[in-house]
Amino acid sequence: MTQAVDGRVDQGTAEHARHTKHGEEQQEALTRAAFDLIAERGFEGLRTRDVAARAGVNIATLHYYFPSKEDLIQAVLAAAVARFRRPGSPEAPPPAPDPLGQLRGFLRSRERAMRESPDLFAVLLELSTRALRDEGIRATMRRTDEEWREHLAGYLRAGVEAGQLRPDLDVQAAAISLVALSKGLHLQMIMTPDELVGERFNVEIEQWLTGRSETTAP
Amino acid sequence: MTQAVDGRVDQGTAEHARHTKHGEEQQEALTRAAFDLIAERGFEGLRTRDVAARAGVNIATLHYYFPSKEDLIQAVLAAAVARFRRPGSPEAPPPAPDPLGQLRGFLRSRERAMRESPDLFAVLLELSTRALRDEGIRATMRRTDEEWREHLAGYLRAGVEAGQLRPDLDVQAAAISLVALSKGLHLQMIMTPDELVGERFNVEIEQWLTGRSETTAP
Amino acid sequence: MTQAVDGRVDQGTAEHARHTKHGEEQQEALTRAAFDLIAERGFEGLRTRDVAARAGVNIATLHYYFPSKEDLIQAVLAAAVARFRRPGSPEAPPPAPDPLGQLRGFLRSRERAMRESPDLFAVLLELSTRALRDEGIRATMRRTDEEWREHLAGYLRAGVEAGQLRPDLDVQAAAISLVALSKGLHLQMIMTPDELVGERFNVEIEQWLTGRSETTAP
Amino acid sequence: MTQAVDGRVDQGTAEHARHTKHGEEQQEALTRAAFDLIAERGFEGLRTRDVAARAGVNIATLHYYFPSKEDLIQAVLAAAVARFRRPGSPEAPPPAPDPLGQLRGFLRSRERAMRESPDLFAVLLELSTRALRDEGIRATMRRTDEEWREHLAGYLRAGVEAGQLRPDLDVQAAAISLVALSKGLHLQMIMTPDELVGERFNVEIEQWLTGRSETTAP
DNA sequence: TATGAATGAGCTTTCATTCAT
DNA sequence: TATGAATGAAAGCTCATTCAT
Repeated sequence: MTQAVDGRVDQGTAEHARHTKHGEEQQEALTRAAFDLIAERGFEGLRTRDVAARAGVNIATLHYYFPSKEDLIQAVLAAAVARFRRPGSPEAPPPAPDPLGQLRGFLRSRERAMRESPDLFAVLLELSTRALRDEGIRATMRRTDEEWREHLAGYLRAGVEAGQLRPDLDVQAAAISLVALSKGLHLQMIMTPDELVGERFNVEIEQWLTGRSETTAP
Repeated sequence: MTQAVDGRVDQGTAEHARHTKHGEEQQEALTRAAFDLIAERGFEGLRTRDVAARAGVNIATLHYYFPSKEDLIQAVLAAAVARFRRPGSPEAPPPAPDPLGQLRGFLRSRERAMRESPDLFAVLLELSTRALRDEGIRATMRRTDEEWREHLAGYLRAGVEAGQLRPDLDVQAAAISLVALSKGLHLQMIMTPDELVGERFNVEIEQWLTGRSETTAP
Repeated sequence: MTQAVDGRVDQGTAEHARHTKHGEEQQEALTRAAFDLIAERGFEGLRTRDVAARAGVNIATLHYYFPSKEDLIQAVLAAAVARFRRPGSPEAPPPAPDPLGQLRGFLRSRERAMRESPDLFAVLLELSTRALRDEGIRATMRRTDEEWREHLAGYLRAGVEAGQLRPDLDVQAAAISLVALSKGLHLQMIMTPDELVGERFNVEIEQWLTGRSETTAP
Repeated sequence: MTQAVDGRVDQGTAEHARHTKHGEEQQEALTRAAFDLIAERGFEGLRTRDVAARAGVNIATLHYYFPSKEDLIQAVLAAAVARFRRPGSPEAPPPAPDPLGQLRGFLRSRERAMRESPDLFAVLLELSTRALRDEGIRATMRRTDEEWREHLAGYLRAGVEAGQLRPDLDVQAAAISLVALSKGLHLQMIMTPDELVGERFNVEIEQWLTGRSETTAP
């Protein structure tokens, strides 16, 4: 498992054997196949043979690109967190003109992402569970969490400064809460996929953040 | 696997081969051993041989009580959700004199539970992940979710009626949000166990639910 | 396995633990259950647990009456060969007034038995196959073979003496051939159950034994 | 298991994983090892581990070539029936100048084959017994039976036309009888291997088929 | 760069048998 | 006489990994 001392995972996956264009494509195809199979069957049901078969290559070829199963999983981890980072991707938060609008868009976009990319969230949940026991995964995911938090904290701070949000808002606590809330909603969506409609939450969340009900706008 | 047609799992654990008091104890010992091993290594690393060894019995004895690994997992599921239901258990919601007090105690007690019983929450997270692909687990956990939600909704409704909470509070949305928030905090606690101190969240949550900041007394 | 030095199997099965009426009934029920299961699934699929279950007793009870699986099989062997010996049973050859009539009835009755008691013949085939490697079974079945041969040789000798059969008939060879023929027809009946109608064989066999075609009777 | 809809088994043995010459040899070595072990211990005593060990390969290698034990058994079945089909093999019917000579050679060659290749006949008996419960095996063996019958019927028809055999001979019935007789003699040979000397049968069979005793020349 | 073949170690499950009660 | 509980020893099968080509 290629893993640096600080717990950060080498984002480019295995450094060896990635010199030609074709090789890179093979690696991507394998990572995608692994991603899909984790989404379908979880880590519990992930078999390197199935990954190779889905990518259309021999099992030995998989091990040529990813010396061990762990290396393959690291590549999936990197691919999964990258999808959150890529601006403009369906999972990234949408642009908005003002802080409150950005916050309004936040949960809305998260809920849409959960519905449109259930595979990504399934894989992230699998990774979160594995993070319980894998320091490498934990470190990588922690960074993603922090980025989200900082992102939201930026909105929140701007909203407070612009007078759109409560002046006594604990920005850090609110940012953490919002990330937690969106994660928790995913877990609940697994159990009751039809029951959860996001709009009502947004009303309540705005009430909380602004200190006044939405309808009582000036 | 004893499972009714509506997908609900027989809450009383497997009925198979539990004729004597001794047999019941063995079954419990095996369930506990499986629980511990899931907490330690996840479903991915759960081996029936290890469960038997930890319970101090032969592997064939395990299969005498639990015909298949799945049956054992069902028993663990039942045992895990039961811990939330048993009143007075460290994981059950604490009693409180008034609605606001109960709500104040909610996240506080959840956070404490997460810190004091990390195993239970680890197992629940494993089960949640498995619920992605297992309708039986999904159904059982959905019921637990619903109980929590109804519980909280009761507090919230009482709080609104007593004038302790905002009159325009969307009780259902708030109940769902609180459950989601507590679940999401667990996921974040996995990544950053030391950073999350609950008290700040409680201040914000009360602000949200009451419509006024705690410190700003009239 | 209770087995005498000369290879003969103790016909009464295990001598121990058979003192009361009830005990004998249990033993018979278990033997019958084993017989039925061998007919259904063969020795390859015979499980003592299934035998006990079908007889409605605990597996430990089976071992009380039959200390080992081999002992149970010996009991089934004894029961199977007994059915051929019991006069008047559907598997025993029918009485007839004269030698030729007796011979005429022979294959006819064998064919009927194969159709009416497929289980018995299935078990006998299983036993024949096991006889390849089990001297005890071989010895017991050899005795049954010899009885049939002697039986038929008696008919044949009487037929020759009465002038009904060819005077130069090799009685021993004919007796052996008839037994072989009936066994071989069973094997063929397994493959093509509908194709084999016995009457045409009888015509040919009489031609052979009498030296003249049936239709050319004086 | 490669098996067509009509129940016939793919005669060319398992198609799975036989890409190189070496692979083909391994497959044959495994099939031979399985054949030998079935002859020695029967299906009841057939263990994949033992087959692999006898072929000198790892158990996983066996499963590389034969995904399941059933597939291996299918290969043994195909190999066994092939030995009767290969002209010139010790088990194939011998060539002869005239119909009567061919018939004379038939049982003689069968008896010799039974004595020289007891393993082959043991395996065929095991397969016949399994055919009781396995439609695939039944279908394959039925075809072998039919080939023998047609073979013999050809001889018989030619013999009748050449005036060597009785003109009123029921050719079909006689062909079936001869196959049955040879099968039955094998079963008897299991019980009494020394007693059965074939020549006497042949005298009787010629008497039957020709309508005159061999010694009684016109 | 890619693969067919091979394997050590291990997995869940089975089974005949035993024994205390 | 009968049984619930327990087990040693497999059995069929799987899986990540290796290696010669």
